[in-house]
Amino acid sequence: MASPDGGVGDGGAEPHEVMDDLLEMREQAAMLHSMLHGTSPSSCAAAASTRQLNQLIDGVMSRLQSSSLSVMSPGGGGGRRGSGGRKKKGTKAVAGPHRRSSSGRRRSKSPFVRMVTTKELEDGRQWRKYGQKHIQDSPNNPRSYYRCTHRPDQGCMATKQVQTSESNSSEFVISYYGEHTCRDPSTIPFVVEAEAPAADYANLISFGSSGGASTSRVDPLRQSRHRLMAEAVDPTPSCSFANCHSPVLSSECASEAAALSSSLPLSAVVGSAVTTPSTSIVGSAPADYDWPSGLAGGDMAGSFPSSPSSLGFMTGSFGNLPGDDDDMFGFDP
DNA sequence: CCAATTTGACCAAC
DNA sequence: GTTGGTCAAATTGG
Repeated sequence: MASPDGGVGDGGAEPHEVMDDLLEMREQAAMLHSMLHGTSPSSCAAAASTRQLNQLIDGVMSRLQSSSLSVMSPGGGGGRRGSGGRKKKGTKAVAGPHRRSSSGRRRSKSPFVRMVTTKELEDGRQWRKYGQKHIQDSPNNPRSYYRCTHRPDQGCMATKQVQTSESNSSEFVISYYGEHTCRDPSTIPFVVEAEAPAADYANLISFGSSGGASTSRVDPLRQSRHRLMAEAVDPTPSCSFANCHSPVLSSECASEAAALSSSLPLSAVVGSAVTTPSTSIVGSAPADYDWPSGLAGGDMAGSFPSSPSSLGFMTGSFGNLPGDDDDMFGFDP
């Protein structure tokens, strides 16, 4: 059915510009890394480079906010439904003026969770399509709206929007909103292993002063698992992305995070590591996403919280959320 | 018959 | 007034 794929819309920055920005960010992050860890161990060097650090951080942050990322914001690409689906034979128009009492409202402000580009629509979750719209930015490519299949029975409020990628019609840009609160047996994650080698804890991304920015590439699921274990062991976890529920990151965390990003290949920052080899997280919140706590401004603390998703995995608390939306789901594949 | 999709309408936010 | 997210009747396939 589908839809017109292939339409290249207008809209944000050119893909190569995005790439340039990303590459530049990586270089700057690498510089940060070397400054923080590296090669110049002396304290005087560190003092002298404080300003450079700030400049680098500013540069990275401004790029994160730059219009380059707008190419990833919802509004580019086109929707397509892969799962076969039903067709209408003849559109028998309107059934009459059935007026709804009260609904049809705009986005319920479910928290934006992440945005990915993928060639596969299948993400391990069960979704039900509830709408499709032609979007201004890309009239040729409608946007499809999905919600969790378990919404009626379990009240799971997770939704996602799917469009085909503007730059690559064989890819989809999927924006996830809200968190899965459902417990579909097919998607329930494994249970935390009670006993794991303590050495594995080193894989936990943590920016605390105690452990430093020790990290290594770790599978997202393992990472979340380790985080659970770490929290169980240490009730007063130091600053880590996983624990930064508040969008406010200390500058310390932010700089550490920048250093972290440099220690990883670019693919770890914007690249592939989520569900399928073809899946990649390419962005964080859409430019227009209304971050809580009034951080939409331009300062570093305001923009950095989006970075956890940029690192390739959304972290958040598990299960024990009191039903509010300050959490991000960690179960998603 | 039931469940999932399609699609125009409705409505809130810009 | 326009845009985009959601609703729900109509439709279709299993």
